[in-house]
Amino acid sequence: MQLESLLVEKVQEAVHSLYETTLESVELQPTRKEFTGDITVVIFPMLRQLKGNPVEIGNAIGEYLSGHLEEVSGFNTIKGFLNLEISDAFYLRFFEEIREREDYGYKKTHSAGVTMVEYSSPNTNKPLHLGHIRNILLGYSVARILEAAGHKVYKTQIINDRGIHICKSMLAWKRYGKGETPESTGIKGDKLVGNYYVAFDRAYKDEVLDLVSGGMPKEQVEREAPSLKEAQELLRLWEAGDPEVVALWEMMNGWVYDGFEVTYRNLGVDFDKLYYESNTYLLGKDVVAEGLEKGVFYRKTDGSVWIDLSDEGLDEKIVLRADGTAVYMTQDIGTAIQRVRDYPDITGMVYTVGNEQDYHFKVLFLILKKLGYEWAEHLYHLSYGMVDLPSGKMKSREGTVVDADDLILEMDQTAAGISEEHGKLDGFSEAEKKELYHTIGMGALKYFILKVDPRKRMLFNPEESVDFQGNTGPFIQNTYARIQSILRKADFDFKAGVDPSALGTLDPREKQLLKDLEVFPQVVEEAAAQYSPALIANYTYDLVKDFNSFYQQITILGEPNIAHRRFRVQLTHKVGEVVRQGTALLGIDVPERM
RNA sequence: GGUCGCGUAGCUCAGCUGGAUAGAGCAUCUGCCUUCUAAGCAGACGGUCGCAGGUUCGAAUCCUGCCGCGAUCACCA
Repeated sequence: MQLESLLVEKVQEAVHSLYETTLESVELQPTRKEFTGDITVVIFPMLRQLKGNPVEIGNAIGEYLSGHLEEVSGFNTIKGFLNLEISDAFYLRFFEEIREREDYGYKKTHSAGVTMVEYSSPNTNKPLHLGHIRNILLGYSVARILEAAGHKVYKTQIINDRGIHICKSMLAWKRYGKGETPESTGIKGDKLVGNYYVAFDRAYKDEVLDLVSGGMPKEQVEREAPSLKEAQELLRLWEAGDPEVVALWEMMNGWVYDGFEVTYRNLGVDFDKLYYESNTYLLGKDVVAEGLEKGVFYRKTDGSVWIDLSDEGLDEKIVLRADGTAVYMTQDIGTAIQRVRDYPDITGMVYTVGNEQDYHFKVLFLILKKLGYEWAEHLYHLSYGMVDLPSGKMKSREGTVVDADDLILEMDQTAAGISEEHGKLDGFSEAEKKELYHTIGMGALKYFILKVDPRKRMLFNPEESVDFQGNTGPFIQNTYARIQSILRKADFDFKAGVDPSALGTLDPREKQLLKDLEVFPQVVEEAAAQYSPALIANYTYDLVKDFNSFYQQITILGEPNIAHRRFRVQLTHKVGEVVRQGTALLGIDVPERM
């Protein structure tokens, strides 16, 4: 911020003229609300270099600043804190500067780099659940935040469409399906395939029970149950390219994609490029060969290939099996490189994956660095904690997962119920109401999940659903709708400026809002640097809360002074814009009326 | 056992590179709707920031040790 650097410079100047030294650093912070002032200079750290009483030093510097800077209109020193009051003129000038910029806080240029953001990346044997929702919302939001901070962004996911899990569903469909399809049953494709997966699991467990009671050792049974053998045989046939198996696989995966697409659309997210494991699982082997030549990897006597990361405090890790087949790591190495081949402008990537894979990504990134790729310096694992239910962990085997579609529906219904109670939707058609309920329901869900630090495991209570009061998405949406309502009534020309001299002094609440607006670009930058939607969420909430306080206690339309009335309406307008942008960074829509 | 993460009000969560009396919301209580959206506002109540040391003028924040919870340490993905 310009003001900050100016203040630092002037503090140094003051210290130089008063004490004839240069400070190692000058610490500034926003003044707490309980004290008068806007920006605080912390005197304590100076005591190392300047001998004396902190209050006296503070006063001396304050005296100098208010004498030499028109921006500083007053000061007070409490203990070791020099509180500077910044003149209204400065804030008004700042406001004048940003007033007409609708994209204030956003960078348009792609100067910050080109980043591929991966999120969702589901298996194709089960529907999406609450854990995926956290992943999807985080990834999508971070993609938007990065864009706002000046990145060019490609959104992607890698779909795990191959492997034993989908073969299990295929087997169950062959056995019990009787030719059922999503069309014939009316069941969403991903749900249908998920049902067969469950059916397989049930049959498999029954077999295990039978055989164990027949006297076979449990471990052997679990490996050799007929159902499992048969599924493995399907996988073998698939890998061999058996036309019939491949056709079945394609058909069932197609059902799943159609189902996923519905869920993504309901969540309001999308992707620029899809990757499928069936295409990428063989990638990476040639890279391993290259790495072997370079000496990054080494071969063990059994023929398997490894990397030794003990220098980095990690273990050795296998990258290729003795039989030459790829492991998970091989594939991820290959996929990363493939992505840069597809999009040569990429300078970095973000992987949105649960924290149980922290170790995997640590290793992956190290390997890519050792292989010498430039973009490997800008890889980030957006790691997030599990979503817990009041009953404990979500376990798909125990049926305690919260299904994504069910949850979305439930949110919409809750929003509808509460909205009906408030009954302010005169003039809305049924279709408009339905859309609004969805906007509000998703606002509640998205905000609830994104306001929490990604690293932390979080608790989600579906019974209580999500609150609509206080620190919530609908609260923010409602404030935005109220702002629009005010503006509709106000009917001012926003382009017209305001003569500061006609305003008198700013009300403390007006000043607070101006301060909030002032830090918005910094918040966006920081959120991008930390890949943290939570930062944006909490900023937006604070802004909205400050606005509500302002709004409740100040008559905007009835203010007698025309200049002041116009200023307040303009301020309201700007706050509305920034709220809309803040929520947009979270993937949350805001309604004009609600 | 090794490694990583987390532990803040009854509950759910904020707390920026160390700074002033640790903040919101929910829940409980008190006020505020003839006026533009009360899904709101103002206030009360509620904390040994897991425990113990250390660094510092100053620690929820940094360091060490312990306790608790979780993840991970697969030729699974």
